[in-house]
Amino acid sequence: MHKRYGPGEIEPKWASRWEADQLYRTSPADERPKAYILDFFPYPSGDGLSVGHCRNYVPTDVLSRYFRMHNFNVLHPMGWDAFGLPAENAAIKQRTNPAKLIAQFSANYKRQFRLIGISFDWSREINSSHPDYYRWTQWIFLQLYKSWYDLRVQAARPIAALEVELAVKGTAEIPDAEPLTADQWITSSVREKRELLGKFRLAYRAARTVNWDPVDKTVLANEEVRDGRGWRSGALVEKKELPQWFFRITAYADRLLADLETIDWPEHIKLMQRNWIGRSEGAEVQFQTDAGPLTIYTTRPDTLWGATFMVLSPEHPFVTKLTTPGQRKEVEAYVAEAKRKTEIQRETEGLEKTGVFIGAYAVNPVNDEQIPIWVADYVLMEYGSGAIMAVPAHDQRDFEFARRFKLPVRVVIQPVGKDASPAPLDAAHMTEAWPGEGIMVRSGPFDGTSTKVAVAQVTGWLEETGRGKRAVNYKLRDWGISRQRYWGTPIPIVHTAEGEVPVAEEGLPVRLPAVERYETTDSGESPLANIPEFVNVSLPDGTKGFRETDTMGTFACSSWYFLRFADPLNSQAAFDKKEVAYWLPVDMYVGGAEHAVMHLLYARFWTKVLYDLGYVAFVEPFRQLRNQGMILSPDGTEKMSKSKGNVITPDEVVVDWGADSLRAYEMFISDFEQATPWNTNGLAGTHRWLRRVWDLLLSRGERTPGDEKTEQADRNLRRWTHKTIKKASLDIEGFRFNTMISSLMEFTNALYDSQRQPVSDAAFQEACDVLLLLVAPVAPFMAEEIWSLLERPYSIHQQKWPQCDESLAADEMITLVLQVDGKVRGRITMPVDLNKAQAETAALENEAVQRYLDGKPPKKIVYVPGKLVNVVIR
RNA sequence: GCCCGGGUGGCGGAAUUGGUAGACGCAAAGGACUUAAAAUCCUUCGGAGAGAAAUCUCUGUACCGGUUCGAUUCCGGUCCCGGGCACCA
Repeated sequence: MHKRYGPGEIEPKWASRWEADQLYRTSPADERPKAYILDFFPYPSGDGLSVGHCRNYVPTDVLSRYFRMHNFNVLHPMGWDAFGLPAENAAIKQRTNPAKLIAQFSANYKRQFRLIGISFDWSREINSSHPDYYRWTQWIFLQLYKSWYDLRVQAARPIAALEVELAVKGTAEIPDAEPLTADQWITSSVREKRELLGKFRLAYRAARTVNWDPVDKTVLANEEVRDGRGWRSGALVEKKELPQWFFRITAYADRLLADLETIDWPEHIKLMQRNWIGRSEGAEVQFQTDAGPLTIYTTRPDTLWGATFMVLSPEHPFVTKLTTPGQRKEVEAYVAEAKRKTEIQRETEGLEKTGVFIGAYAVNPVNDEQIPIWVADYVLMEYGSGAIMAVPAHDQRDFEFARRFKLPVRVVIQPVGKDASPAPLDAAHMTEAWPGEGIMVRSGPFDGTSTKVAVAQVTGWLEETGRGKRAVNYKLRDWGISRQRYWGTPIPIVHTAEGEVPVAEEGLPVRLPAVERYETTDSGESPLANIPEFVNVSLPDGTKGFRETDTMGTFACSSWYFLRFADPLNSQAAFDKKEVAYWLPVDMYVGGAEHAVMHLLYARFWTKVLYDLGYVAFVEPFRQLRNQGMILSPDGTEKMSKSKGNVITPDEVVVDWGADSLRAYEMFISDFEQATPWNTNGLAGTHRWLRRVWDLLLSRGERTPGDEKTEQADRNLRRWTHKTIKKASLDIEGFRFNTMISSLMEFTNALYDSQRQPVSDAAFQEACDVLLLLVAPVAPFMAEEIWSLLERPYSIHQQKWPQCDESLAADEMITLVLQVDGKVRGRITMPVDLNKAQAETAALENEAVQRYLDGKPPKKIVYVPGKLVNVVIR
């Protein structure tokens, strides 16, 4: 009798052996096809991994093992997104250094990964808080700093090329640039030149109203603010005016949008990115005022005739310019109040519209009508031009405002045609009782059939007559990266009397100094500002300066780590171009949907910049993306979280059931992308299955062998075998891990059945070998142990994945379903190659079908080849 | 409010182009083995009804309606759950 399945004994043994042999070490670029399978860069925390985290690590590991068995060169690495607030805050609390905590936390993660048999190549481990890594994060920052986006070629170019052009032609040929002649450029001071170039650089510093997190005492990117709260601290975000570093991601808005079409990502993630980028097409139109032309942006130029007032955002420069003396007091009070309000206050006040008339008027360019100008906080300075024409009949917000302040409402009838009538949306508005009323019919030239046509026609007319021009707007804002914290990548910039100067590439890394205290000052300065040795520097030419003391947010680190994995030990460059050309793009990228608009957008942006600058040859970093569903608490009502005390760790599951059972259960629990509750009972099922596989494979020879008369049974078993190979392969590649496990379970059951009805040794041995190889990626420890007990040459994880022989997998017989009026009335077994006539005859001859026919001829017979016959009587 | 997902037995979930609903597993019940228990193995397992029985009938995929020979799948409407966005002109 063979020994009993004991995961506790075999798992640590093989983990050590694999580690000692470096079994999963990845080779450098070679002739083989490659597969780069990557999990999202984790943030190591003191809590360690939960069974929820394992939901993505197990399937990517199975996929990696599967590709290795197909002789792919597989890159499956792991590293630590180590900078950032959690470690820093924990370090402040524990009065220790965050680097020490990261070392401790990541060691624990590594132990857990080893425990559950994840086949990472640890020789490529990277740590984003190590100078060997952040040196290159700083290097990429400098590449952005030294580049600008040339709209004429739709690509980033060296800033040096811009300097040459400015000296020759000024900004004459540069789209959307402020006018500047070559002479003006040449005669500018060094400082002025630097400031001017800052308006072009892809990395630039600018004073902005920023999201200030009063708990973490740092600035947050828009993407890091959820419901007006910091995404980590949960604190209400305040507005603050500070000079900040930004990356000009908005320059890439169009490409970020367009290239979504080329990648295999979940549709909802692409949609979230599209919405976040928020491209809209419309027109800019000028309204005359006493302070000059006031530009507004609208997506509905066809409703210009319905504008009854204008609204400026409180920050708009025209507010001070145009406000009449009589209104000044009221307007100033309103603007001051608006400035003070935080996002969340505005939200809690509801969407009740507020605003003040500024006493001035603007002239509508389409009909020369004078309409009043108001200031209101529902118009945002950051979007469009910060000013709108209000068309209450065709815009819900304008309508609410008009009602509140008793302003006139005027409907624009859709283009005049045979049936002039308001569009459906407008009809709904018209049922309201109007405070003012009027219908203005657009005339003559704008006849058409739809809003869409009218918009296009009116826009064309505005351009021809010089009243306005076509314009595109985005919701996307530039990416703010400044953090007033210690634990991040230092920004490699020195401030001098003559403006900012980048640190020379040879001078990298700018190292984080050792500090004792990590608290930030309430004034918003980084603790680095308190370290004179760090702050005060002399440049090579002797100039004195101060280092930039803000550090980069961690999304900078994670925007290029997938490139570093291709060549993680390189000390001469961020990465070797050849290695990156071989390994990238990532073939399969797996992680949570919460990064849909943060990391996943930033990483795409950096990749495009590096492409423009010639460092990489691809424009999208992640060819395929999959999001795992969340593992919920056992009762299915809440997420697993430390604060709720419902976290289940892989450690406790491994003690009870073994790592292989955990792995199989993680795969089996439900569809990969679906959220599902954890059920500890379910582990009994996968554990029982693995034990059945163990017993089956190790008790070979304890069965009754077949003889020559077992041909049919052999064929049936071989069909099972080859169908299972096919199904398991397709399921793994299609991320259907749950049905992959169930088909292996079915195959196991079939093998037990065939132990009872004799089959030949050859067919049985083949089936057993196939089962073992198919199980290997799922249960690597058990498979290796069985392989070794069967005295096969180490290691099973270097064997070839079995091949499906289609001719053996093909069915001989099929079940033909017999329906009468669409209801199943019988099933018969027929040869697989039956034709329509044979199927119909068989159906009509069937006893059950005849009972329903009752001697009458059928009205119609539907035959679905190889599946069913439906006899229609009604 | 708008935009995405999702709703299938007691539970987790299958059903790959409109074609056998409930694969696989858990739990439960009954039985075998055992001094006993555990483990293991066998059987049953959506609901209702008929039959001595093999079996048969009706019904059933959140709800209402439609298209179709045939709908978990497609269309229209409603409800519930989860996620995202939220004055973006």
